[in-house]
Amino acid sequence: MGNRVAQQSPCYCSILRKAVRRVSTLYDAHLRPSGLKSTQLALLAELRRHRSEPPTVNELADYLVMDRSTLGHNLRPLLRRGLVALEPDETDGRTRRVILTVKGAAKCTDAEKLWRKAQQEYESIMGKTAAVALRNALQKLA
Amino acid sequence: MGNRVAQQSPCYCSILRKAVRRVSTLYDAHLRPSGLKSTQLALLAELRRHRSEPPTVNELADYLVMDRSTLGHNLRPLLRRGLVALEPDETDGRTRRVILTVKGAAKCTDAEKLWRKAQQEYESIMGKTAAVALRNALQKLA
DNA sequence: GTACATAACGAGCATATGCCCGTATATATG
DNA sequence: CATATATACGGGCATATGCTCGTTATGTAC
Repeated sequence: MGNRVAQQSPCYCSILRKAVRRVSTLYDAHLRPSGLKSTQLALLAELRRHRSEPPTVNELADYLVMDRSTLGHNLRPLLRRGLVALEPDETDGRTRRVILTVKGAAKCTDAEKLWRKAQQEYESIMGKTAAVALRNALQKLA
Repeated sequence: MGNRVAQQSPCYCSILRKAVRRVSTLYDAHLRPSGLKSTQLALLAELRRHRSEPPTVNELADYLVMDRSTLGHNLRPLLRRGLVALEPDETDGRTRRVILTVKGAAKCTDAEKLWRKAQQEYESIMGKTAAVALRNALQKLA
């Protein structure tokens, strides 16, 4: 039959990157009033999820499937704005623990209202069933 | 039952970003000997796909689901290395067409050998069926 | 033809991402 | 204790990503 429609790239990686560009733009547009990017909100939310025991830089990077140095870079703007803080570990002098400040927690709660709208728009585009199925597939990857 | 395992973030965007970080790292590691990043190979491959009629910056950005200014940035290193070139359009003085140079085409062919190994490793991790299914789902997004 | 709107870029800014290397601290080994 | 090894992290470099604004070139209305 020679289905010529499938002219697109078979590269798994490039498709994934295209998708993330599109979806990030959608989320970032919704989040704009909060002054947070999607990556930053994800970081703050991850910190809140572990607020009972603040993670080290290494641990947080693992949670976020992110390079350690990348996390270091991403923390800097949040440190400047006082949304997170670094405090030295009590026993290990090499280790720093990443803290979600009160201001950061408030910002996180704020931004979540906008995030919810982004989630809804995403679901309305993908369809809820397909959206959840895709998320599950990606979770295995990450 | 209160399945407490699903403690993970329900954010579609953050999962996508985690996945792209992981997969990009895999591909970039394979591509390293070529001196190309995954984004750069995708760009060159897209140009080769349209080599019969070189696209404008705008068109190429659309193909790649990429912001116009982002594409401009990404072109610069490739221009410096002589892998692509910009030539003015014949009729519209504002427009520049992006050309894949001979050197760029050769580099693209070279890098594709490495890319194939990355594809194989990805498939061996995901399983071929799941990999193709995921790719199809993402294609709808992009 | 002049003035206005439109379209295609480029420049500048900020963040995101990851590699490599260096430094500081901790731990194991003798 | 001294040395070697391992770990945690920061700094520097390069690319990736997208927004905003300004510039230039087209096209259109009058």
